[in-house]
Amino acid sequence: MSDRGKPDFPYRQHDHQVCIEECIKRAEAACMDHNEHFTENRRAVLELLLAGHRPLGAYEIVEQFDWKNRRPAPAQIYRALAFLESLGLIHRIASRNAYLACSRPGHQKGAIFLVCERCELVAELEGTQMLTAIDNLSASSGFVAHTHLIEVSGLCPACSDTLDFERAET
Amino acid sequence: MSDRGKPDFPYRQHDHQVCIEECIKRAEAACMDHNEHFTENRRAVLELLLAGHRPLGAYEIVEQFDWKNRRPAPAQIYRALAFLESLGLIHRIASRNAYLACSRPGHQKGAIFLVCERCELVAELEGTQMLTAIDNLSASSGFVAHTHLIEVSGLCPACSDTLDFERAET
DNA sequence: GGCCAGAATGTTATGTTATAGTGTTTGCAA
DNA sequence: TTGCAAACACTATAACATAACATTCTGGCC
Repeated sequence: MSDRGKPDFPYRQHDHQVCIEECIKRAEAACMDHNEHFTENRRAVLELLLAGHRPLGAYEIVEQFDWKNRRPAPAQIYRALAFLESLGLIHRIASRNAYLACSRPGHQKGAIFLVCERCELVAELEGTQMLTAIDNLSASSGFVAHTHLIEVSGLCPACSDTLDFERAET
Repeated sequence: MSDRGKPDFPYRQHDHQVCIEECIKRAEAACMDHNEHFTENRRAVLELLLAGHRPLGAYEIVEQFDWKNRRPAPAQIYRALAFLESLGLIHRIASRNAYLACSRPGHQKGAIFLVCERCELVAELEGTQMLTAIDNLSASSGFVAHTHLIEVSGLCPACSDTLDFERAET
């Protein structure tokens, strides 16, 4: 499979174990900074989200949750999600009603999400410039922007290649 | 109240009755173009959405629906919503799980939504340039973009003024 | 008119996502 | 050790969305 035109899609050639460990460390640090506890529940939810760069619905988390053989109620999960989101450790993917571990710890603001329609992988791009442009556009209408949501649906390089290949076969 | 810095926020000084009529006409034309029927149910749902530039949840529509004293089931409303959306006559506001009549008939692609957190008014801005920029950014990662979602939460000029005023008072 | 086919609607049930409310446990500090 | 606040457990329910199937309506054709 050729790599033409796909110079730097996130997660290619990355060591996911390292990626996970860094995110956990970052989470611990963030909790310290905010004088909050990185409890086992919160850790467990974050770890499930970190398993892949794929957003999970809250009820998927409930199902996969098996810490000490307990199956928590949804409310529990939502609390952990709200907490993690408030610290910028995870993001909500509104177009999917699902949650994603932040893969750019420390740059949680100003992200653009590329959501693959086929494999569900989500890449998080730096989008500060884009957000500034949007803020300017809003401001020119007198609108005071607080939060932004930018999600792009489409095909990631791998899936795009696969589909091209399948089409070529027929 | 001053108008400084709010030169052209959508809906200021617009004749909403005309606005509604144009949208309905546009809807009729769109149905003709696609060989579809602009049935009474579809019309009723669209009219409810057109009542204000404010997104309605599907169940709000159910509650407000009172055509011939009937109260339709949700499925009915969702069918009409899906139909209207397929023709670009309405938009889904993902961050609110709500639906909004398109206020730019004929330019239904490439919109940016400014959602007021206080009064819930939603303005729809032309964002084609922004989308092109986002497509380019995605493409540089090898991602093939299909659909976009850009929503900005904040305060519309009127609410921003009101809050400033309230703060000044205390 | 009478019939047919497809579109649209009516209806019931259920699936999915999210939060409210209340009481209990836990960790920590005075 | 007592008292407080944070986190957790649990129950219920709200809010959003779709599946599945029956019925009715509509327009075209004989």
